[in-house]
Amino acid sequence: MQTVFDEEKKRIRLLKPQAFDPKSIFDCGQCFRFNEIEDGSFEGIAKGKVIRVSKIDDDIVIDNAVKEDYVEIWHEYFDMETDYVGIMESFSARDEVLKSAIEYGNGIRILKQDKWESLVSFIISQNNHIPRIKKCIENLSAMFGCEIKDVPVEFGNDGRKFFAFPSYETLADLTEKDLEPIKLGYRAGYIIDTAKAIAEDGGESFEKSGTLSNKELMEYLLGLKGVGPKVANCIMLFGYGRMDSFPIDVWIRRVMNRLYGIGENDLKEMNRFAEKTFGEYGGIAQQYLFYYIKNLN
DNA sequence: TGTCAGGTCCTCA
DNA sequence: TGAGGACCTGAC
Repeated sequence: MQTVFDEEKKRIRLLKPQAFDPKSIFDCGQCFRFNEIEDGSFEGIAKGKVIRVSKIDDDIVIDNAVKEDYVEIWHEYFDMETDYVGIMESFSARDEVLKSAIEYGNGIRILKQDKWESLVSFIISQNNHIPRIKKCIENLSAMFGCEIKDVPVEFGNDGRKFFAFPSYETLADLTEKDLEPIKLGYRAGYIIDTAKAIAEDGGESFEKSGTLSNKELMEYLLGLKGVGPKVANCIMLFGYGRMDSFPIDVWIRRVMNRLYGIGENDLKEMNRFAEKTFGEYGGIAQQYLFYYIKNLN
């Protein structure tokens, strides 16, 4: 794939990348800070930067980004080194359900997101609606994150400003009362507790957690307040890039039950089935199945 | 007004 | 060890 950089316009053009569809990527529920705008592009914040991602013909255009950003951030963020076409072909060859899901959601990629932001975002996501999750994260950033100034005037033409996600140091100094205006409900306590636990040793354990084995990392995350198996799997997949993680939420339960005939409460069998059928890329399969069943309803 | 939403925590048997 | 209720909030 060729990449063209226009440093003056701060525009990057990926020429005909395979398996890259912004709508599938940003609408499949893996990230909460990108929103579709009138022309079908997606505008959002990641890694402290504001970008706009558009599909023009078969190319992908990233606005407000220069070559240095692409090399240091966006190439990894959009997981450009993974062979999604090969993985999809392999999935389609061995599983008919997944084949249909892939045909439906062609172009999903697993975003390599910040692990702290993923941790808090998925704590907020529990027992919650996506629009409300987005609102909570937006409000949390607006109240306690730094404003991002380097944004073109045509961005946020609804008048909104852009804020980076607040650090754990910042949130560790807050109380539940400070978070009341954000309406996080009982999740506010989880977030404060988790931020304090991470900040306790200056963030050292958390920063090193990326080197842990899957089993160790799961245990570490489950030790944080407000993190159960589903949230831990989401964080491992989206924040740590552990592609074999397979988060089982109510939608995946429905898929497993309706399309694979597994008992809706038989989580053990679902995990066993996912490991056997989807293997090292279980997380990618999960995203296709999630997007498929959610839009099938 | 009641139910539900991409769960987790806590209690109790 | 696992089942079941409580939990914030807001859209429908």
